[in-house]
This record gives sequence, structure tokens and C-alpha cells, in this order.
Amino acid sequence: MRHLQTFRLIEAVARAGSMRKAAEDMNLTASALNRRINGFENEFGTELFERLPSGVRLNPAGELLLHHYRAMASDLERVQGQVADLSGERRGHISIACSQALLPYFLPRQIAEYRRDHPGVTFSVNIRDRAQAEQELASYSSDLALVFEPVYLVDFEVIHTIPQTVNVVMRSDHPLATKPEIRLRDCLNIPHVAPTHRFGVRHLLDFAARRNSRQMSPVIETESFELIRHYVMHENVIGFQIPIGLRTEENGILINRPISERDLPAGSLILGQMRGRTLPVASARFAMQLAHALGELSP
Amino acid sequence: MRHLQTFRLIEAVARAGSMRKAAEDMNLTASALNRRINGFENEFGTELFERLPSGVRLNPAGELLLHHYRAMASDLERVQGQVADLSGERRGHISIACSQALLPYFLPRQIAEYRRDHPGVTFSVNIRDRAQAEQELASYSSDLALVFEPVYLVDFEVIHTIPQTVNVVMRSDHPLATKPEIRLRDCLNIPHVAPTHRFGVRHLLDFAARRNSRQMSPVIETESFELIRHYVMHENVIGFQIPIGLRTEENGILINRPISERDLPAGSLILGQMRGRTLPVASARFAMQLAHALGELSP
DNA sequence: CCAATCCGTTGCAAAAAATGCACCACCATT
DNA sequence: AATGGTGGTGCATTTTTTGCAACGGATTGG
Repeated sequence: MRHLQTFRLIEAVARAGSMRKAAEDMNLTASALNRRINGFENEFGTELFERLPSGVRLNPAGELLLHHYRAMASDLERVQGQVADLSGERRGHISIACSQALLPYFLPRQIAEYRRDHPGVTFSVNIRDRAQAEQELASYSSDLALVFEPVYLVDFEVIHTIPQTVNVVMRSDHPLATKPEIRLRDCLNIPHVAPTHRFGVRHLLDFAARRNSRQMSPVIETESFELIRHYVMHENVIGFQIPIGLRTEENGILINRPISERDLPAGSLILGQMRGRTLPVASARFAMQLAHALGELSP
Repeated sequence: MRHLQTFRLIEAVARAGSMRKAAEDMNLTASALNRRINGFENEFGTELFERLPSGVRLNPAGELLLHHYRAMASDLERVQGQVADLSGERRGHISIACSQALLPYFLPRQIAEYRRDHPGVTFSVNIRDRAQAEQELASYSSDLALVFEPVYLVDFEVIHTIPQTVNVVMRSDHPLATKPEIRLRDCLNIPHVAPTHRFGVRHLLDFAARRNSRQMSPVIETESFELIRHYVMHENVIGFQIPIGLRTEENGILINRPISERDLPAGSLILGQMRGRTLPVASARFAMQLAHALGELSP
């Protein structure tokens, strides 16, 4: 949409922090860009940027305007989706911010199922931790967020939520494998691999340990749950993950057992969107499918 | 805002029903306008208008896009208002759709009070009946609606509501003037002047009369409550109006008495806005003042 | 039934707007 | 003092938009 070009330029300048850099990014001369910005500021009635010796930075008016632009661009996309729907073709793009646990099994299956019915729809799947996910929604970079134990819930509108008990993952020949349920103290007393503090699973573990005057002491601390899953197969240690990130059938050498809810309350896996936003048709439909699938998971 | 020009043209074409007429309205050649429309349709990916031999008409896609434009333009105004607020000056424009009863006393006083504190704010006051008011909000032509007994409530978000008993207005020497409260049958048995069916007052009266197997038989039926108020001073008949459209002090020859609630339930005077819309600062503030004033009126 | 009229659309030249280039003034760091 | 960065400006050039005139088709009025 060409009439939004000026806004795109403003956004680029805000991102780059400098007109010259932004000009390069947008394949323009600095002079042309500068005049467009000045022209728009003049038309709009206010400056949008603070001019610093080191470059420019959005002022509050600019922040306001940029937010307007993002909301508007998102709404225009929604309209385009609706129009595409009118003409029969089911097109669109769905952008999701999600926790790692959703990547191996849940999301691939859900996306495949959706695309079976709507092959014209494309997806962006972005890994975001629980703090980033909300910002992602607020800046309209993602339509949906599916995260475990999100931090702030200001602009976050919950569509669906299910409880998820933290599970221990280990090799089937691990001593703890015989128990149907595992106590927290057992985990803390033996070598364990854990995610870093950014993650909801770790947050719950830390909280529960502290309540028992203990603390986690992982032999490996990592941002990758994939690494955890694979590492416990090499060394006979335990790892942690929520059920949705694990295969339900126990056919391999990797097994999982829930941590007793007496020690560790279940966390929440939450599907949400930007508060008050009307989602594009495709995203709204996919959100409903996800909500339904989550509902099946914990009846 | 120059980047919205194309949308303004689209709107003009939709309104005029013909490119040539729209071109004249917008001070353009038909050819230039035509090419802009075609260009945009091409860029947007779909036609927006049906081409008929007699001119053009919006197709569903066009309707959708036009609605997007209106919402967006309204949001941009809101942003401009906020920006103006940032720089200290309190500017803005407030547009209200209201019932006639608000015109003589209530609204003038409220607007004057508001403008005393915010002289930079201007107003549009449009008389709309209860059916039109909601459309007015939906097309972003008005920020607020203050109407008696509105019809449809789909896109209507209620901000505040107060009950209003229908009153009889008459000269102080009218036979009924001695009673503190008036029964409906008394009204129907004597000559009366009434508003047309479009108005909430009449709707309530008709409904109540029908319930008693009676019907209204006005000697004058009019769309103007002002005429009603003035006519009853010339001929000794009764008229109808809600309290907010009447002076509370009974110093003149015109007096008013409520109709018994046994015969006629009180109607609702409702202050509302477009559902889900974020109002410009000035409008939101004025809405709060109105809500407060209405609250004082019926404690 | 034909002429007049109105419709959207198109070719082409003129007008207007946006852009690129070279350059300025300014500031911070070297 | 020199260098490298910033935003801003005058001017020629390119790109885009516009106005004029004309065309083909459909409706309307006599």
C-alpha cells in the first residue's frame, strides 16, 4: 500500500535512530527521506522526532503516531483478509509468538491440520519468552501468543488457558523412572538439567525450591529445551518440560513423569491476543482451532 | 492529511454514485479521479466499485475498505487530539447526535460549561432520531449520541442512562393543571398535540394506549417539540415532553405534570458511543461531564 | 428511431511532486 | 585541528499526477 510509505519511513527512522541509516535501509537518499519526514511533520502539525546531535529519537507524539500506524496497518491487513474471503479464496498470514514447548509436537500438528483445509494460508512462528510475547502482540508483530506462564498481562487478552504440570524427563533406565509421580526433593538431590530463569518452567521450579529452603543446582543451564531433551539421553540425569512439549506415547527410551502437585503447582499455558484487537479472519479461525485443541488436551 | 486523499476520493465517489460527479465535488478531472481509483484498486488487488451503465456503486469489498478508512481517520483524529494535549493546548472537536429534548436547556448549558474550561474545543450538534443516531455513531460521523429510547443497540455502547417519565405540558389555566400527577386516560380524552411515531415519547404513548385498548388521536402531529411547547400556549390543549426538555422552575404560564407511572413506564435517556471505539480526549472528557450531569439529574 | 446525453476509460502533453547529488552548518571524538 | 558523524538545503532530474480531448458504449428524451 503506497499511501503508507511515509509511515513505513517514519518507522524505519525510529528503528534506525538516524535518518541516514534509515535512508539506506529503505533505499533512499538521506535528503529525500529527510524532506518526507519534515514534510509530514509539517502537515501533521508537530515534530515527531527529537533531533539529537547523534541522530533522532521518537518523541511522545511520534510514539503515539507510530502506534496509530501499527494498529491501522494491522486493521488494513484484516480487511484485505476479509476481502480475500469474499472472493472465495482463503488467503492470509498468521503470525504466532510461542514458547519453545509448542515447537516439537503441538504447533506443527495444528498448523498442518489448518493448512490441510486452508492451503493458501501461511504462517510465521516466532519463539518468544514470556516477557517478549506481550510486546510482540502490542506492536502488532504477532497475531497470537501461546506461552507458558506469561509475565505481564496488561495488553494481553486471554482466549484460552489450560494447566500444565511440570514433568521430569529422563531415560527409561533412570532410578526415578519406576515411580508414577516424582517429588521435588528427589529432583534437587540428583543431577539435573534446567532451563534458564527466563522460562516459566524454571520460574516455577525456583519458586517451589525456595519455599522448601532449597535451590536448584543444574549441571547444565540452557535456553534450549531441545538440548535438554537430547542431553538426558546421553548422561543419566533428569530434565524438565511441560507435557505439551512431550510425546504422549512412551515408545522411545525417553520417558516423563509429573512432579507431584503437592510440591509444585501446575502452571498455565495461555493462548492470547492483543486486548481489544479484531484479528484477521485467518488468525481468528486458527485461534479457535487452537482453543479447541487445548480444550481436548485437558478435558 | 495528504496520504488519505485517495480514501477521500473513494468516499466521494461512493457518495456521488458517479466518478464524474465526484470529480467535480473534489475539484478534479474525471480522468484523474478515474485513474486514481483504478490505480488503487489495482494496488489493493480487488475492484471496489461495481461499474454500472449509470455510474458506479460500492461492492462489498469497497464497503469493507470504506469502513476501515472511517475508523482509521477517526483514530487519527484521536491521536491528533492526544498530541495537542501533550503540547498543552486543549483543542478538539466534539460531535454529538441527540434527541430534540436536549436542545433547549440541557445541552446548551453543558456545552457552555465545558467551553468555559476548554475554549479551544468546538462542537457539532446534530438532531437525529433514535434510529439514525446509531448509524451516525457507526459511520464515525458523531462521537457521542444522547437519545431517548434508542431503537437498535447493536453497535451502541451505553455510557450512562437515566429514566425519564413522559410529562404533560400545558398552560397553567388548563383543567388538568391542578393535579400533581396525570392519568393516561385523561390525556386521551381531551385534545392533545403529539410528536410523530419516529420519536420515543410517541412510541411509549402509543404502546401504553394500545395496552388499554385506546389510541392516540392528536389534533396536531409534528416532528418539532418546539412547536408543541409553543402551541399549547395558544390553544388550551396538552402536549408531551420529557423532563430534560423542560424548564424545572415553574415561573411561566407553561407548566408540566408527570404521567402516572401506573399507566406509562419511564423511558430511558441514553448516552452512548460506538462500541469499542476509543474516543478523542475531548469527547471522552465531555462524555464524562454529561454522565455526571445526568447522574445529578436523577440521584 | 435517432439524437442528445451521460457514463467510464484512454493517449498524450503539461504540471506538480518526489528524488538524487553536492554541499552546508553543526557537533563529538580523535 | 582533523575526521566522521548528524540533520538540513539549493538545484537539476526523474517520476508521478493531472488536465484536455476524444472514444465507445448505454440510457434517455423527443
